[in-house]
Amino acid sequence: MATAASNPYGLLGSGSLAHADGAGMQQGSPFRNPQKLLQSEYLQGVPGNGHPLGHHWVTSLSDAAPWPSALAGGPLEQPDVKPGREDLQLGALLHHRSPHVSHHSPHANHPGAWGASPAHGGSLGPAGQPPPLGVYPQAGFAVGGVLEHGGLTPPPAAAAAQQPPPPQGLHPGEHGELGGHHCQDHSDEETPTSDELEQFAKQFKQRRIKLGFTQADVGLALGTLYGNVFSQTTICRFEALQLSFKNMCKLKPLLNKWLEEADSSTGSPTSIDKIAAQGRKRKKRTSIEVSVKGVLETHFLKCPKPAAQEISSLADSLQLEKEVVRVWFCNRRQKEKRMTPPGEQQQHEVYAHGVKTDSACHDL
DNA sequence: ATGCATGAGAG
DNA sequence: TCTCATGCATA
Repeated sequence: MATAASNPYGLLGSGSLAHADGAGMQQGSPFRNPQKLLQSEYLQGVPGNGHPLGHHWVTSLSDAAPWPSALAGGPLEQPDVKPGREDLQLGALLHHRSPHVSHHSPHANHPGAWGASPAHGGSLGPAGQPPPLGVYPQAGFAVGGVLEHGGLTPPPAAAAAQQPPPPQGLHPGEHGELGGHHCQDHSDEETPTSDELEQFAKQFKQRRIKLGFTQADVGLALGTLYGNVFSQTTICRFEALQLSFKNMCKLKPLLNKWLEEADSSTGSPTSIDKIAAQGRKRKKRTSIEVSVKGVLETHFLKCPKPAAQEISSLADSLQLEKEVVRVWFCNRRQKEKRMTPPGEQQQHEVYAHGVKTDSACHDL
């Protein structure tokens, strides 16, 4: 049921078509320096996109074009230099190096969500590929001991302010000494800390660019390599630490492997399989006016979790569909949970968010 | 790079 | 319904 096959629509587009999209618009990014705030939630199943191949793509638009062509011939080429990609597009190395992913901590992972964390046990492998991602419990996350990685570093303030969330369930082997030390060590196996994630993300981005790959390339490569295709968006968010802590942990090993493959396979065979997109009937993106957004923001501050009825009236007064408003709040809440929080709290002390303000706000 | 959207899974 | 992971489409 979880599999992508029983939907009226073509089900999710596992295939992030590589046509015109991310092909070349992510180079000069003055990415902000995030502070690490973390959160940890329960593990969720892998995306329903199994193998990209074997789908019924209705749209025949962007098929075929292998990366090199697409990139080189594409309208928008990225200024970035692509060191002889023609012959090494890291495509699918049909041979994976390690048969095992080394990670999965010996100790149990605690839900550790500061909010809701219904340990959800459904890690489904819909497409039949065993998600290597088991559980990535956060070992010592966000210890106070911040670090300065060599160059770009988070504001000191942020540094100190990052270990608020889960003082609740502690891992067995650990106890909750967040300001002391953490027992995790290598950034490879075991659970990474927020710092490590941040650092890895930075490093990853650098290498990626160095190697001349776009975020979209990486996303596709992950699909060919490990079966999980990701979009440019996801890679981008990973690099920018705009994912939840848990999600970051999940993706890290994959990206790490890709990195290794990428710079070690400079000349290996490639068999690119393009994945086409299927016809999805996606709702046109509603563009919410700034003024309206302002109103929504205001409401969000008062009540991040409005009741259905409130949403209705709000939607009504704003002349928006209720669904749009509902989704807006959902997205807004999600944003609040990312490692790099939205808005000004970027470099503030931590904003208390471990406490759920789920009290219905009756104020309208 | 990000806003709005979809869908699975859990309540 | 919400959360969460994820992505199309867009700025």
